[in-house]
Amino acid sequence: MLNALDIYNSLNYAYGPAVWWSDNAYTVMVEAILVQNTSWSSVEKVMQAFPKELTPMYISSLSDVELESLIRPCGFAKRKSATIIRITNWFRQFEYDVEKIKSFETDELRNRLLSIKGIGNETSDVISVYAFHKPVFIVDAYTRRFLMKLGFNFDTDEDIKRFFEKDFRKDHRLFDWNHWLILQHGIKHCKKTPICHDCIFKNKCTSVVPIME
DNA sequence: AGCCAGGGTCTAA
DNA sequence: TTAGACCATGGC
Repeated sequence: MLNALDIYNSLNYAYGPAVWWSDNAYTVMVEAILVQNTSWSSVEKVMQAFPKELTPMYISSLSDVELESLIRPCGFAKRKSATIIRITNWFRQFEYDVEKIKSFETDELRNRLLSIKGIGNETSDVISVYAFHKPVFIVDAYTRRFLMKLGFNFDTDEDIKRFFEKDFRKDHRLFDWNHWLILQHGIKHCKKTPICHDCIFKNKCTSVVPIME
């Protein structure tokens, strides 16, 4: 059976090098919320309607209705706008100082993010990695499907996280890249279809049978 | 036409 | 504590 580093190396060889998300922590936070159960193309459309350099001050200057209207293409506009406002207020508690937030321990930051309504497991982890450079493995729908197709049978997302975090050195870039690589692979090969098109894991990938979610 | 998209909350048992 | 309904919009 493949181990975590085998998987990473295979993906990196096939799809690397990974692309950095954004070096603007606030942009990452907003996009992480917008992309919930939504395609990236919709997120890009919304981001283009925002100023090039997105700031908490700009978002705060909008009325609820204006923000909802701007993000409508991403769906769930009422909830997502409320969540964006909540995380903006949360960010203001730290004077918009990324370094202050980075100084939290990984679990502490995770709990603080999860306490914001509208931020769940995945969004919390995405923000931890891409905005605040914490070494956290991100589990999303693609990751679950991908691992299932490779023949793994994890009970919980926590088991998946442990599987990778055990073998990865605590460098946020590894987690960042790995997540991006799995996504690239997933877009090509691990959609919700029973058929797996010829992929780099050929003989290890068992996904010619229907996928149980 | 109908399914799917890098989810999260709430509720019922 | 876990499964399922529900949420909105756009793309194919």
